[in-house]
Amino acid sequence: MANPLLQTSDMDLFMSRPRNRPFFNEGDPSGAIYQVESGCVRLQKMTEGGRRCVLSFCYPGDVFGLGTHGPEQVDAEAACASRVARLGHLGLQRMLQSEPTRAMKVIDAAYGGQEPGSEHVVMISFAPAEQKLAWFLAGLGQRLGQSVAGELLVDLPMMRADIADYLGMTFETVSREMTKLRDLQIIDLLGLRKFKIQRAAALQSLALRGSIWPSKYKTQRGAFAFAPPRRLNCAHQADGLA
Amino acid sequence: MANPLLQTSDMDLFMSRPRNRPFFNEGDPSGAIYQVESGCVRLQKMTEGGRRCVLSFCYPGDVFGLGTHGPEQVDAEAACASRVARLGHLGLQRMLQSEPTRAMKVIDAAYGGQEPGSEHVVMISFAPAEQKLAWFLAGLGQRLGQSVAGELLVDLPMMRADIADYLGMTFETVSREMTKLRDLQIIDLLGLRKFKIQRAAALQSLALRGSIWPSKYKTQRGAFAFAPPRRLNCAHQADGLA
DNA sequence: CGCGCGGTTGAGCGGGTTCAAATAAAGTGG
DNA sequence: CCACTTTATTTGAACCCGCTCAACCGCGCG
Repeated sequence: MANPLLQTSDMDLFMSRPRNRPFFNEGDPSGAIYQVESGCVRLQKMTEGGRRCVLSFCYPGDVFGLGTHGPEQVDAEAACASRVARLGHLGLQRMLQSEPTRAMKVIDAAYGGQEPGSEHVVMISFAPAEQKLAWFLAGLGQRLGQSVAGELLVDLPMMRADIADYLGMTFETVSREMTKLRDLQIIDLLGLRKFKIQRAAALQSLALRGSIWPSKYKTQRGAFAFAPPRRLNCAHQADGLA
Repeated sequence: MANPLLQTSDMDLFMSRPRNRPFFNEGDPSGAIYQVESGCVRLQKMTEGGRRCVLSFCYPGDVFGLGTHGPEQVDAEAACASRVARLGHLGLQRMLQSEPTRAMKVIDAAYGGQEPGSEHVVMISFAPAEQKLAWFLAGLGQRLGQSVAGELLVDLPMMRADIADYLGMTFETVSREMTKLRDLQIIDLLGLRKFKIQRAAALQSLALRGSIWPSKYKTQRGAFAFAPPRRLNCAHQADGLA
């Protein structure tokens, strides 16, 4: 992390967890903000039926935690051995008074880390498995990849089941799609927790457009019959105060 | 809306739109906060392929808009003829200075309205169609329903395709599942834009647990082998400052 | 009326799931 | 380091839910 939002000196407390152990659980009293120092934190919810849904992964430098009072809304668990720094809400209030601008940025980031992103929702709603995985791996590459001889080397901090629960599919399908991408020589698997992006452009293309959606799909079903004109200037359309 | 967060006197501007017309689009410059006065606003994103993904619906009293600078992240369109009130970011800054507590609540609410909820993500990831729709209709009932003779009468402000794009399914499936719920006498369809919840408990049960997930599913796949102990007090686990 | 649009219903297909088994990797205790 | 256990991953086969495609209904409207 080049320039983390929060400095060591800001923080109240540091916590380490081995894989699959919680930093906090849904329902815990809280109001603190956390920043990942190393590893990977999994924000998740459990369903009534006991299924797990991963809302987001937080990597070094990422901030999570609601930053408001009230109980936590999600579980935060280590996806691999991880360490986070914690800023309690007293410390946050102190920062809000002394450095309101930075404090707002922190709260902004904490919201962003906590809530599921709209990109994520789009992918899990509609994309076929191949595209979901391509999107996920491409994102990992951008976030965590290290350029080595023109290729992108990525450490995979989480297991297949974590990816599956993030993308709304089974770990078997994750596995199958990964080998499929390997067979296409788009990625190369280097052990279980490491991979190499061999053809980033191809991966990105799969992530954005997919290879499966038929072209007719795009026009027939995607485009809505009533396409509203874009760029309306709302000020000109106002109908005055009530 | 019993006690809306924002009063008429707070707002800068009022806007009305017929069905399917935008209040703003992704990429528009902004920084304003909006509150729905009547109708229903659809927050959505379009994919590269032209598919639409509805992130949330905002009903009267709901607040949306990022409340920060930078371009809008989503489209906001009227799901039916709708009217919203707008608070520009100059007005918001004024409120931040004069009533910081209320202003923070407004920003909170705007985030909540804008970002996809974690419940939503859980449902579209894993739930079967029947459960998705039961969850959606039950939520509508709670939010918009009017008690009439022990039953809950609900006006459906959006069309089938909107629901489909919100739940990650096709409108045909939405239609099929609605008639299925009618055949089960859980709901009654009163024209296209109105329905009645006849057996709220049954609907809620479908929404929470579904009727399809087999029970073995819950133990075999849902529960993870390594169940982390809950309610760890993180303060006791701290490993000190670095 | 003819047309467009929203909604319903039916038939058939296929991608992703479930179930099952084999293999690889990672601990664990000696 | 090995033997042994446990966990994680891969792979195969069969099934099924939701999707695609298509026809039809009903309503509103020029």
